[in-house]
Amino acid sequence: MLISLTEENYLKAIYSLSHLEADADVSTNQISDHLSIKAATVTDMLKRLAEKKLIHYIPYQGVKLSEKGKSTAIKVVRKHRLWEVFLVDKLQFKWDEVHEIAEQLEHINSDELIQRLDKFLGKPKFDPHGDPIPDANGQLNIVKAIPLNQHKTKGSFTFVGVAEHSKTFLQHLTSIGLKIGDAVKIEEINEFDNSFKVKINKTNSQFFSNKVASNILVEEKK
Amino acid sequence: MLISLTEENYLKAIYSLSHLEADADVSTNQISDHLSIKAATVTDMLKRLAEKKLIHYIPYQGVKLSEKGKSTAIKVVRKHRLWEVFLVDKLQFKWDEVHEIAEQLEHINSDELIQRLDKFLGKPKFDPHGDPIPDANGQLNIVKAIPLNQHKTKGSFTFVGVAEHSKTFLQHLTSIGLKIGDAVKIEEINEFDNSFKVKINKTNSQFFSNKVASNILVEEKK
DNA sequence: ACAGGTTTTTAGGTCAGCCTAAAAATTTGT
DNA sequence: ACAAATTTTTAGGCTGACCTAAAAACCTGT
Repeated sequence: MLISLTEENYLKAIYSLSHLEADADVSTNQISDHLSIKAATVTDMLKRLAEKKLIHYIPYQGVKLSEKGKSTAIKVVRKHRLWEVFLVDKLQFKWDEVHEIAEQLEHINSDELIQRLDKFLGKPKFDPHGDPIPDANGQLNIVKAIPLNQHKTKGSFTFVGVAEHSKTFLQHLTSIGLKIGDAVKIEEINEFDNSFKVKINKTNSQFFSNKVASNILVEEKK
Repeated sequence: MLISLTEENYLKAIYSLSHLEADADVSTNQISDHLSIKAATVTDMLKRLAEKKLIHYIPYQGVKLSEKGKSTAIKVVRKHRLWEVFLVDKLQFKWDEVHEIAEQLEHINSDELIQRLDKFLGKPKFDPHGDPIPDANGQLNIVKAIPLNQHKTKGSFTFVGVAEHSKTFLQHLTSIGLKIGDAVKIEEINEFDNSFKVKINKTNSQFFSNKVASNILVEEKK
C-alpha cells in the first residue's frame, strides 16, 4: 500500500502530538493547528487514514495511530533526523538551517538508501538538536533529559537537547555559545521570575529566562 | 513562481527529447510516450506550461522550451546527476541502482543544498554514467563522444559514457567488466552483422553486437 | 438540565493532474 | 487531390487535497 507525502505528514503530526501528553488521543483541532490546515480538511483526511488502517478514529473523540501508522511515522522521523545529521556533519550546515530541507528529504522513498545513509553517517544515535534517531526497527533510545527550568536547586548538568526547534531559538543558543554536550552549571535561581544564572563550560556566564530554560534539556552530569 | 514536481518532470522530458534531433520541436505524442501519460493530459499540461511562459507552444505544431523553461530543466538535470554521484561515490551504490532514487532527489528544492553538495562531491564534471553535469550557471561540458558502432575502422578509444541507461544494459556492461575510463580497442569489425571484436584494457577480449556497440560512447584515445 | 460556547463533521466548491471518448486538424499514400 | 490514417485537441469525468459555510455533537457553568 502506498502512502502519499501528505498522508505521511499527517501521520508524523499525530505521532508528535500524541507525545505531548502521555497516550492521550489527538484531536482534530490539534492537527489542524499543527499543520495549518483547516479542521474540515483534517476530518476528511482522518477518514481516509482510518480506511487505510493507519489510525484508529472515532468521530468527535479523536485519533490514535495504529501499529502500521506508528511504524510509518517513526520511519519518517528516522529519515528526517538522519538527513539532518548528513546536512550538518557532511555539508556543514548550521543546526538552525536544516529543518526545512530535511522536511523535504524525509519523504524520499528507498529503504536501501536509508540503510546506506545510516551506515555512511556512522549509525548516529542523535540528530544535531539532540533528538534520538529511531533505529531500523523503530526503536528509540530512551532519553531522560529534563528541561533546565525544572531543576530547583544548584547543580551541574550536561546540555543534551532542545525542546524548541525554531530558527530564532537555535540562533539564540548559538550566539550565547551553547552547544550540545556542553557543561551547564546552575549558579543561581532567581525566585522572583525563575530565571537562571548559569555557567557554561566553567568559563561562560549567562542568564537564562525561564522560557529559555524551559527549552534547554539537560541530564545530570555523570 | 513555483513549479510543481509534475511540471518539472514535463520540462525535463521536453529538454531531453529536444536533444534527440537538433532543435526540432517536441511533439505531444513524444512527451506522452516518454512519460507514459495520455496525450490528452499532455495537451492540458502544455497549455499550463505555456501560460507560465516556460515553453513556446503552438497547437498541432509542437513545443520548445523558453529560456526560463530551459534553465529550470537544466537545474533538475544538474541535481539528478549530482545526487547520482553522491549515491555511487559516497553510498557505494552500483551505477545501475541509482536512477530511481535520483528521480526523487532531483526535486528537492534548495539552492544552498545543491551548492554544498556539489562542493562536498568535489565539483564533479560527469555522473557515474559519463553524462556531463551542468555547472551552477547551467553550462554543460561539450562532450564529443561517439557511439562505438559509428567507427568503421580499427583503433584505440576510451569508454566515456553510455547512450542507454537501463538496468539490464548497465548490468551487462558490468558483467563484461567494462567501466567508464577503460581502454577499448577495436580489433575486428564483422561486416556481415556489424558486430565488434574488442579488447578492453589490453587483456579482456569481448564481442559486442551492433546494438550494444551503439550504446557505448567512446572518445579517440589521447 | 439546559443555554451558550466550542469542537467537529457534513455539504458543497475549487484546482491540479490524471483518464476515456469523440471531434478536429494534419499528414500520408496513391 | 483527396480518402484514410495518424496526431492532437476538446469535452467531460474522476480523485486527492485543499477551502468556506452551516449543521451537528459535545462540553460547561449555573
